[in-house]
Amino acid sequence: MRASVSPEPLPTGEPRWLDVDEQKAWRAWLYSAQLLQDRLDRELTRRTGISHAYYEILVALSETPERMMRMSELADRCLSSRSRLSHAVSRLEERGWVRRQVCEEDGRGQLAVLTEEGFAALEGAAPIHVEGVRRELFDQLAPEQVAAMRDFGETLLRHLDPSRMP
Amino acid sequence: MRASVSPEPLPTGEPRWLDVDEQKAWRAWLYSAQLLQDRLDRELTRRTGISHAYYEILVALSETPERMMRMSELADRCLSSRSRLSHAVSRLEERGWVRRQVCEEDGRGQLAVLTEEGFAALEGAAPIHVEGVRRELFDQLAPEQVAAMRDFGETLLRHLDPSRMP
DNA sequence: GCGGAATAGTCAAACGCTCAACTACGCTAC
DNA sequence: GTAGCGTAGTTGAGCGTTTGACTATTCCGC
Repeated sequence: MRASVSPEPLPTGEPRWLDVDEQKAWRAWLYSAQLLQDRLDRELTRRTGISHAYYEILVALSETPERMMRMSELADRCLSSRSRLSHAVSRLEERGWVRRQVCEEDGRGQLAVLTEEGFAALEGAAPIHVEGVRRELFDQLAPEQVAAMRDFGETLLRHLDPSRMP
Repeated sequence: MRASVSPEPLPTGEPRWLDVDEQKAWRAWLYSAQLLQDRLDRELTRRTGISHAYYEILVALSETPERMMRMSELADRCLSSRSRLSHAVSRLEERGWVRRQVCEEDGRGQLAVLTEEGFAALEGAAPIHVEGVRRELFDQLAPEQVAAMRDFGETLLRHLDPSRMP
């Protein structure tokens, strides 16, 4: 548990409880999301030694022209706190997949740079990951469901983090 | 990282890479799912001191006639490993919200029992949680999107864990 | 230029989860 | 009745994440 109880008042008025259909929709979505992420993460970790969180870091770096990115930008891109990313990059550094480099333009900044070994590790993991996503997700859905999934995700993203949506 | 690399061969043949639309659908869903769960969990934890994982345990117990459940059943219900649940119940016990009780019918078994204090804690947290789910999720979606979300969740659930779907 | 606020990143301690080993009990067959 | 196996649950070590404090650098107004 991460925090003590705040003194904020409860919401005023009667809570807007979920009705039976809303309950079912919420639970189906929540459980399927957790199961899917868990299954993909476990398969990737087991077969490649790279957790999904670390995979995302490697992908983000690889998609950049110079295969390097500022720590903060990388943290945002990976939905990670700065502290978490800092720890993660330290561990990736130990594996020789990433190295740190001071930022020229800003003396406070650090660049995380993907090494050749890191890129090779990513190349090895990518087929495993994409096959998992296909098998567990896309192969299970009709095209309309894929469209609905995207619409759902983008709608939510516009609300939760507009900066991430063009 | 949780495991060493297995000797399994890579998938045979060219990986079925995602096309641009599939990429967008996948990323939109993944990021929105992570942001939503993270935001709800943080708000709940900050304002009530109960993480979403612990909240689920309390809910599961409260929905049972006697407010008690076998450890394994509770673990399944909460998508938790037995070890994780055992640790969690120990911490909930320290707070006085749950107590353990040996199972009459099966001497190996333990029952997790929700205490009055635990029930009260849940009653305090539930309005916070439901307001969060409304505000961040249902208020953002049109009725068709809610229907699609449910359809999506149930379709995936049938694949990932059929036993959870009637 | 200079002092104060803001930003970038790191670090240590506390906490929760995973993994694998372990205890204890039940079930079945002999 | 007891050996062997399967099931229920717990435990401890190791790892990753969170939190908050900390250092270093830059930005801004004067």
